[in-house]
Amino acid sequence: MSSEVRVRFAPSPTGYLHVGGARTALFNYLYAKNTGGKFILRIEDTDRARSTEESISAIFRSMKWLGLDWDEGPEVGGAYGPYFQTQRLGTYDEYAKKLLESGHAYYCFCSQEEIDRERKEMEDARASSQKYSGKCRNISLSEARERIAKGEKAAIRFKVPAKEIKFDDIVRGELSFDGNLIGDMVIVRSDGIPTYNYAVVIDDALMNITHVLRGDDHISNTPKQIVMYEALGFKTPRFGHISMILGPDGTRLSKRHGATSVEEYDKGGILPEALVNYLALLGWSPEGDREFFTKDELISEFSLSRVAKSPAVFDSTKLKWMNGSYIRKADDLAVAKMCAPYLIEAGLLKKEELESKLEWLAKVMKTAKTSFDTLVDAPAHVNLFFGEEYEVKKDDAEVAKYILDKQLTNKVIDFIISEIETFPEYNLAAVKGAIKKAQKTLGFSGHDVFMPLRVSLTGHSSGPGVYEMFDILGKERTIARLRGFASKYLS
RNA sequence: GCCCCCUUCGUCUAGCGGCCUAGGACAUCGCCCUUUCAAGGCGGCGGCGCGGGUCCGAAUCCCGCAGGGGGCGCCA
Repeated sequence: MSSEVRVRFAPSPTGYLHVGGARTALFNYLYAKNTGGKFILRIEDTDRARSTEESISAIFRSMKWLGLDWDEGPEVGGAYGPYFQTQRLGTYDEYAKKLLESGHAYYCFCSQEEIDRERKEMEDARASSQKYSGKCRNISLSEARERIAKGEKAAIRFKVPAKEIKFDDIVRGELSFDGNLIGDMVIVRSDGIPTYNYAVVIDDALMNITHVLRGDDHISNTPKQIVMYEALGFKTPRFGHISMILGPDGTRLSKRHGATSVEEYDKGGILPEALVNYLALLGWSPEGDREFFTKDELISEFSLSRVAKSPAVFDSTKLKWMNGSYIRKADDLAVAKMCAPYLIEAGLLKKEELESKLEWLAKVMKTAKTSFDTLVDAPAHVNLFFGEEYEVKKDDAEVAKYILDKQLTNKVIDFIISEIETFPEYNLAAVKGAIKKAQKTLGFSGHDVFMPLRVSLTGHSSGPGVYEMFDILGKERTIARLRGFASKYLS
């Protein structure tokens, strides 16, 4: 028996991978890798009505995108499979039988309607606890079997012992619950499908899971699970409950707060490295003030003792900032490559010409990458480098306002153009020189001329440096654009 | 209604009895750099939920209260 750490992430495929789930998966992953243990993926698909194939593949996709590769689980296999709960039904039956025979569980013949009515009554009566009454507890196993043989439907309930249930939570310390307040829970539905609380115990035990790290919405499930481990004679794992991720209004993060799925962040131009880095810092903190970590650094720095107890609000502004920082730090060619799909989609670039233009694109990114934080924003910030002619990308009242404000006229543009042409060589100095002279003679600064130009070209008052744009564009195209601009707005 | 968890700047957090006049980051504001815009550099604003204890000494320990969150399913 080795002391190897074995942790798992066990999503139910009823939707996409949520950032909250992603963080739970990440913490499990980091802990496993930090300790040299195994990270296991298991799919909890016992809710047949809501589980879908599409969700399963979306979860796999997101996990891989984030770089959270699992050591055991679907696709990769392992010694403790299968890793889909619906493929383990026989095992659950087997242990349910044991529980029934050892008297830890019993058949329950209450109908859904009866239970609903009971619950309603307890609510009305303001009962201290709204647990199941235990009505079927005393039906003997043999009697129950007879009734089932006659065609009656029955669920199986676990008999929760009336005692104090304690455990030492890795992140919260000693926690205790009163078994008297926990109703006997259904472990196998009348259709034979096990419920979550039961299936997890069987799977975690049989898969030799040593540490269960999950969201703190599971805290109150833990005592229920512990009594089952005990009844079954399994060794209980250590539990660690990570706090929730909240929306800006302080309630549990959900769709109405905006993007919550990992996939949406991928589509929104967030880099997986940035998301992982950001998520790691949500509820965990390293020693010292450092904030940027590669995955390997996270692995070596990670420690459960530095996981926070309190919930955290998901701050998409900080995520974006961090993402922008990753973009700025990446080398120009890498940025060109990661932006390429977005540029193609925006129609700025053709797929076929990417290869030949990559180097040029890197040059564009050198100047442009400081102005956008997400990849989807890239096209809007570099569109002014594309196309031969002057082309208004966004007709904006702002442009006219700038022109009016500065009393910009054709004369100024003509002056600048002729200055550029008189320079023996076209380069950045030529453009700067022309502007300088325009300011001296006509009183127009770079800001006066370039702000309306920039806005007309990009629709933004912020963006890549216009001087640098001219540098990349070359003389002919620079002049063409200045002329185009003048004829559109200054005639 | 009952049970459980949580509580440091607007947000993420450091802090584990004296190093705290509470540190860092995002956001925000100002300045610098730049004859543009970003980025970058520097600086400002801003916080220990409240009330009792314990102690020479409390953000740190204990007890109440308040607020927030989660759970009480034949959902996971």
